[in-house]
Amino acid sequence: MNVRVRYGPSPTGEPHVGNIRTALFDWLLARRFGGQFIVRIEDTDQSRAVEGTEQLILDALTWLGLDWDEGPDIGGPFAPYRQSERLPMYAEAAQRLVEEASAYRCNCSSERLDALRKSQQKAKQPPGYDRRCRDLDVSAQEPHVVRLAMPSEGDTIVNDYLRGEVSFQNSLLDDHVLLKRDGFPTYHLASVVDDHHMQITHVIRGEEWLSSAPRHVQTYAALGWDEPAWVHIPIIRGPDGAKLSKRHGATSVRQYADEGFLPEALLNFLALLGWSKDETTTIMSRDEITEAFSLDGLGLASAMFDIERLREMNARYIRDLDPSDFLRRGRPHLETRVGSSVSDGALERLLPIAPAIQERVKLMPEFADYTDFFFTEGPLEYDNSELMGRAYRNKPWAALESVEASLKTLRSIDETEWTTPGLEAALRELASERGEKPGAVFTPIRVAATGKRIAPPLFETLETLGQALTVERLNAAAERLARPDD
RNA sequence: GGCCCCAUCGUCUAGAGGCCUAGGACGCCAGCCUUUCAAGCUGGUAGCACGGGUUCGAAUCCCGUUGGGGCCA
Repeated sequence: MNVRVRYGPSPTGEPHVGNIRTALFDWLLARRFGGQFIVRIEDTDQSRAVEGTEQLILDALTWLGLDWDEGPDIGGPFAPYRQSERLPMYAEAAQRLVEEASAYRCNCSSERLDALRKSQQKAKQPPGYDRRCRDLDVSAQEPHVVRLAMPSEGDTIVNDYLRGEVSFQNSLLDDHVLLKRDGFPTYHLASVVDDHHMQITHVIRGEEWLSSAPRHVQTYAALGWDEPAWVHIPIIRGPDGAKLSKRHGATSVRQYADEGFLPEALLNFLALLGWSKDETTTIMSRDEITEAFSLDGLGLASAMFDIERLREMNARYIRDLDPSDFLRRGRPHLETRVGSSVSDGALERLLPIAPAIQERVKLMPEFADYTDFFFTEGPLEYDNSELMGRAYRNKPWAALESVEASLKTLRSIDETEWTTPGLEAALRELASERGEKPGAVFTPIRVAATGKRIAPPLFETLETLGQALTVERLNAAAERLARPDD
């Protein structure tokens, strides 16, 4: 199967997840069938363009690992890949249509169009241009737009790849604008011209375009070109059921990256929104998805963006990360927290405890929560009540006694025994000697050593922390407990 | 409002007439494990929107209703 697909973002803002999911399906189809994935910047609406967004869009694709074969930055056989640089091609197509009487110039003022719309509204008529200029032969000299002369009777059939034939009554479709007054094309013209010239085989786009698809079909017909396959994929819905948009909060890809979602997790999640491989598989690498992907696996019902499911999938991906890879990815978050750079060597020391941390981190920034105390200099911040835990609640003297006993034990441990099993054996023995539940003894140690109630497993933590620092921090805790007014 | 699309557990979905007493995953609930928090394990909860057809047989096909969504305004 010959496949050439394009992703046509408008540089009007950061790409959001719904939008990028379309790019993903494009990319998957291209990669699955050895075709080309093309990025084409659709910047014909100058007023809405936002400086710098084009790069943001490319960055988002790169972050997700979606590489392109042709695009604005790398060019390609059908360059340029920015619509604003292809204006002559649209003008030429429009010109030809006018010459062939498939389109016509229209000089109706916006006032007239407004009045028309209002009267149609009042008369409960379907809104739309009344074709006044269709037989008027407006001069090319005066300001005008170019409209497509749509058939006024019969039906236009859109052959949608997923839905089959969808039919639209021509009487309900007005003569839409192809070329604006400023000579810029509308989406309707530009996408058709470009898709044709760039030899696009499959137009994959959101279902919101289905209603305007008959216009595109008619444009292809007027131009005498073969249509691509139309693939209208279901929209992604927000928690309220409506189409996902900025209103729903963090929807830009960048934001998900910043919040600590892994690109492979987001990719996996997005792929499963509207597509599935079989009845059981949910965790799939990019390669596995590519290998299994086909348009026939796409569903028709719109899916809700369930952030909880994404979070769970992200946690799963974090757990499955190679520990050293995990540390590497966590490092920037740790550095932000401690405010200084963390050396390779220092990071290396965390390797033994990394898997335990991976089990706990749901979003990458939490990495700092489980590691910052290894890098804190000076006293840790915590409340004495946390030190006492549930077992010694409101009993600082009892907590102090426990901490002192622990200190004695920890001090006495031989350097070679300062290992997870060695520490566990010693501290468990201490607890049983004192006739206490292990948790009662361990809690003050944990808080003293890490400054937190929630921390990685105790013995691994102490091993990583080292005997000297552990003892120092327990000493500090004992001192605090000795001063209950603290 | 008009046109168009869609409809299986709360969510993502499997299901292309008998394999379905509807499968999986997330969530949720309970239990186990347990040094906090997690993770893990076991069990459980929950769905074919409704009504008509077609058929020996329908989640699966057809029609209608309802609901949701999209586009245009």
